[in-house]
Amino acid sequence: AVMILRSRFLDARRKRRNFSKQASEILNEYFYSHLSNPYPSEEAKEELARKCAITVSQICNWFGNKRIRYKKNIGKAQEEANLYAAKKAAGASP
Amino acid sequence: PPGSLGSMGVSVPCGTGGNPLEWTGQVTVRKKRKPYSKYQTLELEKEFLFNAYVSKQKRWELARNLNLTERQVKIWFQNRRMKNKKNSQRQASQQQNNNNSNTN
DNA sequence: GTCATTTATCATGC
DNA sequence: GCATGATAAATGAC
Repeated sequence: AVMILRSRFLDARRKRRNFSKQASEILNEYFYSHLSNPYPSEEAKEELARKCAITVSQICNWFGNKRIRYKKNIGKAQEEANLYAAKKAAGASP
Repeated sequence: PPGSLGSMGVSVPCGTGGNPLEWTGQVTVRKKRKPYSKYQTLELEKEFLFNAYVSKQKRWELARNLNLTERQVKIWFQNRRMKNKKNSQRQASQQQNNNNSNTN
């Protein structure tokens, strides 16, 4: 009579929702503009959480998944990196 | 046993400098994550209900009965306590939201 | 001991 | 059918 089938309710994986387009944009911009050290501080996490309208834990999940999945795709296409690198350059030098 | 907890502050493993993409390097060879069986998890959860902190004696028994190492049992309880804390904080936040929406 | 992580796995969205 | 967010083992810093 323990953990009574947690596989049914009480598991956030069951009710997973994709983040909004704006949130993903903000997170990716931060990630690729801090590619040399994509480990946001606690303060940065809270600000990102506020701007993306999600929790700090979700910020941690996103960066954790992003780092490992970026690492696994090094050497492959990775056009997403070029996309945000170009976007950053466009904003910096008009 | 968890009584003393002053100002926290734990840094990240491998806080390397500004070298480009140095963080992508593997730090250590780590054992592959292997999910525990339903029975193993259930027995660990039952013991966790009694006490979140397991004694050395109990840890040894659990390790032997569940065919796990004492290190695995120790780490399981550590992770389980973190999960508990996270859930408590989540519920506290939701309660706060309910109170705010009622008064406003 | 806590706790931010890494990694594989899970469950879902589409 | 993979992309994606959340969780479960495992490590390391302190």
